[in-house]
Amino acid sequence: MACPSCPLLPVDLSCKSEYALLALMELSAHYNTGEPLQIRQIAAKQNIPDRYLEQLLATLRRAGLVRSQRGAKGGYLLTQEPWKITLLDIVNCIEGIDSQSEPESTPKTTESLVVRELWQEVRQAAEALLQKYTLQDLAEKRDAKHQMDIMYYI
Amino acid sequence: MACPSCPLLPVDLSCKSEYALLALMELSAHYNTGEPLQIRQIAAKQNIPDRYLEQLLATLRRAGLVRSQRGAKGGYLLTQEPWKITLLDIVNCIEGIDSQSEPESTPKTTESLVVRELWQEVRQAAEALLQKYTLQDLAEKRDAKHQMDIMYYI
DNA sequence: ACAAACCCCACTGGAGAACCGGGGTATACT
DNA sequence: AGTATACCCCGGTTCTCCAGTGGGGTTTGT
Repeated sequence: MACPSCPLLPVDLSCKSEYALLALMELSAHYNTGEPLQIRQIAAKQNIPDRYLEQLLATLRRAGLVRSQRGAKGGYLLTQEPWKITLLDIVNCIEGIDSQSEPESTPKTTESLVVRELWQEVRQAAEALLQKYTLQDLAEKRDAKHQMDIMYYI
Repeated sequence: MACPSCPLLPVDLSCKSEYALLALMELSAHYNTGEPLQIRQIAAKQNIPDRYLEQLLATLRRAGLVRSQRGAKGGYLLTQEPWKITLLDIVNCIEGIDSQSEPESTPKTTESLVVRELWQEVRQAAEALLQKYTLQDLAEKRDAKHQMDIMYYI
């Protein structure tokens, strides 16, 4: 029968997406310098396996979220300002938004349609949240956390 | 390194969950009769592979959402009224809410904590929706759809 | 007794996640 | 020009889970 609904809802926010977000947060932090950041540096700071991160950055590059500079002194840069990149952009890109809604030969029951609509509603609620936040917002939350740490230290 | 975040967010509403919801909708429809429904009948109506459905119903039984009657004239029944069973109950049960929040040796960066909190927020938004709806609500939506079909037919 | 139903265990095939490794290519610096 | 530094691409590996199948055992109504 082949899973009838899977293509519709890949709403699993996995390790891959987390790595991507962490990497892009690093790039955000360096955005104003205009200098590229290397995979190694990002991987080291966020302790991500570098060879794996390479693949994720390649995906982000193909989607146009980052651009790369080859050769010595190369690395990665954001293509847009941090407040223009939503988390939904990132997750959709990395989680591979295939969304092939084929009619599918199986004759849908009324019940399955009802369930699908419910599924859609849930997914949209999640996506709405992800679309509200940008890399900038994440950076601000991080800074707030850092301030908290300093307060505790004193 | 082993995926650090995966255990925390299995928010993928897969085929399994859909099958479970469809089966429970059938049981809801028969709830007032007090008679058990057989796997075969449910599977036929919702065209679900029956041997697979068996496993899902076993999981639901172990979680106490349905009870089973063995032997001839046996089958499955809901243990509670349809309006007392939320969709979150079902999805959590079927999607295996392991949620082992292990401290994990990897020293978390501030950034990863920020991302985790964001993840939590998204998951809670989804769960809030699923908790709002009960099997009763799904049944009502289905009935509304049936009414629509009749209207179109005329 | 017998058949109808559930019960349990195990297995397969495929997909995807999370990696690792090797060799190629562009670029900066000397 | 040459070399080290980075990205680039392609492949393989291990693991887990999903979706589905199969076989044999147990309970129960007639």
